[in-house]
Amino acid sequence: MNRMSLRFAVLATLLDGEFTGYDLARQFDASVSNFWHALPQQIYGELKKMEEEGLVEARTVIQESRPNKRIFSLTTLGREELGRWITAPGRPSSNKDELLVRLYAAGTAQLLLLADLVDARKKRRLAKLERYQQTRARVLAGRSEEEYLCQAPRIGPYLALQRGIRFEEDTIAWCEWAADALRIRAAKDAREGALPAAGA
Amino acid sequence: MNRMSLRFAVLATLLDGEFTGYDLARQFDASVSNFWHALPQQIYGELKKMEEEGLVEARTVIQESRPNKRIFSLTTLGREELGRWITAPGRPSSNKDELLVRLYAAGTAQLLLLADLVDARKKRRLAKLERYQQTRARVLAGRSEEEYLCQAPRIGPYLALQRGIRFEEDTIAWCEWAADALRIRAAKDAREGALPAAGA
DNA sequence: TTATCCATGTAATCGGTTACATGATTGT
DNA sequence: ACAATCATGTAACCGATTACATGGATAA
Repeated sequence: MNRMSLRFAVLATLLDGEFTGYDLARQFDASVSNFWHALPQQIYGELKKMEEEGLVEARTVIQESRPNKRIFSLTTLGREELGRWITAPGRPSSNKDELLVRLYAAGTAQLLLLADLVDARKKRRLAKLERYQQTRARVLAGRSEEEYLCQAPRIGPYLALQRGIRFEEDTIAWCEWAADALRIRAAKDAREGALPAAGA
Repeated sequence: MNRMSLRFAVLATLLDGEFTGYDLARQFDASVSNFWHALPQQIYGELKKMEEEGLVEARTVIQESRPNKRIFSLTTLGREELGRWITAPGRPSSNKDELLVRLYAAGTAQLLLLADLVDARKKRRLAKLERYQQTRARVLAGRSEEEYLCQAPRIGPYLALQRGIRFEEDTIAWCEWAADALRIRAAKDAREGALPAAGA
């Protein structure tokens, strides 16, 4: 059949507890933003489908000063479906990165602006890295990594988090290197005259 | 307006020369696979639209023992459009990684199978890394990185390539670490009995 | 007073994948 | 004999984003 990976990202998140559609979208940002993302609209739709298929179930919580909630949790069927998917064959994922397209196509005139875009990415990645490191400290709770990997009931979330941390670190290092290279080259081009064929 | 990034990935690739739709899809695999990918069908469609809008133009080459080709190249308008887009504001790209979802959701019973999936990723990444390193050696052509960054008419492709190399290296290192962790933990769980609550 | 948060959804559209179709040529 | 390569497309579908809609509660 098809991909439908959002479905399994939702089921995986529901391993950690009960959530409303609204909360799931925010939970994605908190714990799973490393490798998945979805808007509430999409999640509501997927939850509806999965409820019809019996993979999740909802209990309604009536609130006074707030809109009512529907809190979803996994059913046994949902757990089984997730378990089967985990080890099912999957095809390579393709990276798409708009900034690298821009970089690839950039000419002399745009080097400094590109350096700024690279800086902006670095800032965003730094913020993410800090959040991941806080999460790491929280889940380790004083234990060493080795201890944690022996004791924790599920080590997957930690392994995935570590992937995110490494990725952000590496991205930040590349950003610094690339921004430098862009500025050095832009300075050199400026020194030697704006027009390519107008040498001294 | 909209994203339409495929459009700009195509225009960026056409900076390097003329291509048929078929060749563009393969060129994506060769030089741009680091940060973009598309199937021929999609490229044909995009080329058609861009031709109508005057961003690219085609000359037809009649062949005997092969189907005829339409070879596309950039127009001045296409170059301008690309130039404008390069420094236009763009929003953060979201990573989606199915393998990490699987990992996140994995229970004790699946650890060894997950380790195999991680190994499989490592193999694929190693193959990509080797291809990128060959490309790197080819574009450097004996020069040092520093020399190249001063001399090359466009440094963007090298900066983007370097991002790919770092990414693959880092991914491979993580794969090795994660596969180890999975196998160590799986061995420990096996030693202490398959049933969680069946301790000695 | 304006904006943001909670909480839910519908509708339109777009971007990407899969399936289907053609047909000669070259390699295993 | 069979598969892959070259070369082009169409049609159906699915997944994801954007826009729109509601409406009270709290924070700036």
